[in-house]
Amino acid sequence: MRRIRDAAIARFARDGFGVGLRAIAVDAGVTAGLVVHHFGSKDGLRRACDDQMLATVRAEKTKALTDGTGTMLLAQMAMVERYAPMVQYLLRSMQSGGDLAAKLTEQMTADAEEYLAAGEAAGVVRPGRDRAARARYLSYQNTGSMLLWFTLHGANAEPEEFPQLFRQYVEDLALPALELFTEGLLVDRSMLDEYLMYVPDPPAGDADNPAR
Amino acid sequence: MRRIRDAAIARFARDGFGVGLRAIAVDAGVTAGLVVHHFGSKDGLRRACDDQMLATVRAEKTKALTDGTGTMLLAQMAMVERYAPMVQYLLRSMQSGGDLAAKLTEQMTADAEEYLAAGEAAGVVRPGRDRAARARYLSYQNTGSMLLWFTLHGANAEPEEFPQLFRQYVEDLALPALELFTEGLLVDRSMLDEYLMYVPDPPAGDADNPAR
DNA sequence: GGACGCGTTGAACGGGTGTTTAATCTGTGT
DNA sequence: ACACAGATTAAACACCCGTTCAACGCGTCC
Repeated sequence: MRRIRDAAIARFARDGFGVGLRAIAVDAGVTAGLVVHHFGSKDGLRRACDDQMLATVRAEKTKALTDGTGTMLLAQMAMVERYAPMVQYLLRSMQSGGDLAAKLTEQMTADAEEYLAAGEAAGVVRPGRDRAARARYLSYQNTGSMLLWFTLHGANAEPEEFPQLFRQYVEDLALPALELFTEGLLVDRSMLDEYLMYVPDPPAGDADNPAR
Repeated sequence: MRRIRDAAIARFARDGFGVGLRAIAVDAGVTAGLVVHHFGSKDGLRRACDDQMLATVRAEKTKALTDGTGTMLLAQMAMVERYAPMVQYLLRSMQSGGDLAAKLTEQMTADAEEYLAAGEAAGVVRPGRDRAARARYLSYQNTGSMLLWFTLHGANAEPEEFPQLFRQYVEDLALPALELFTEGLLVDRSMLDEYLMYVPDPPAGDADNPAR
């Protein structure tokens, strides 16, 4: 049963969730009928895989540094070749957009907000006008960028070259990201000030949209 | 023939590229056989749709302002309800990652670089150390963020509520983005300087990786 | 020792897919 | 009026899908 689930994770990661039950069954050395007998349906199997991945991520997160956007966490995990299939699975999940993807981005946003708060308290992060919005922005930008990269260049990659590709991705982005974070992009504040003139200060009392 | 192609674009946009030929045929008021007779295969139909979208985008781009990341262009197009299905189609394309998606991101990156150069020349954009890398970073971040948002919250939306959702997305991101662009995120330069100490200056003579 | 339960199989089912084929309809030129 | 070409259709084909079902092997317990 665990072997079936692990084979499913590997297959889903490699070929996406459209892959057939029989292919998974062959990988696990069993029959398609047995798979659905154990997991009820293909969706049940997917749910079991999702649960396992969520548990793994949660466990691994406590062991590793994270910048709240998930990039560092996933990057570190992808470096360790053992975890590469899991990272691929997570990106496939983002690609198809199910419950797991929603939970992950939600959690990344929450983590980002936490890290922003810690950074502000430590005096290394410049406080913003709406921390929640900023956290959402950062996690969406970073996760989405990773997702797009994966869809365009990583989805068809062989599992053994995946860590190398991921490393390249992170390295390519390091300089522009650091530059933007420390120096900004614009020379003067006119655009921001104009925006602030026309829009009421953002965190205006309404603190109700947990996950849009 | 044009009616078939337009129906296919609408269906693809609404339900993704996994939708059956027969559904498209019914929408167009014809038979599945006729579709493949005209376009050779489902893939041929998809290619015809992609070509049409690429032409439309190229045509529309000359008429509208763009920030080089595509966000503004797509946002404006989504506002005009007439174009909402096209925007959905483009996002579906990004989601599945074919030739069109690659071409679009490539073009967005090129546009971004152009706009960065213009901004630097006009004195509103702070020059960076590697303009190409910066352009790639910005276009991937913005496009990817949009893609993730669409996958999580917009893919199942009804076409008539899509423009409103898109508007909300853009508004939610405006403040954190402007803040980051004008003020940066970090208080001091230590992180950037440390990075620059360990990595040779990036545009070190090698100007050969057109689209990674 | 027989009955039960569980893991497991292979074949079948029903449905959906893209594509093919033969026939029909329709219009147009000669 | 006839023939030819293109549009169009309905049916069939071959395949893959997820799921169901009846049977079998095998250990355990009473």
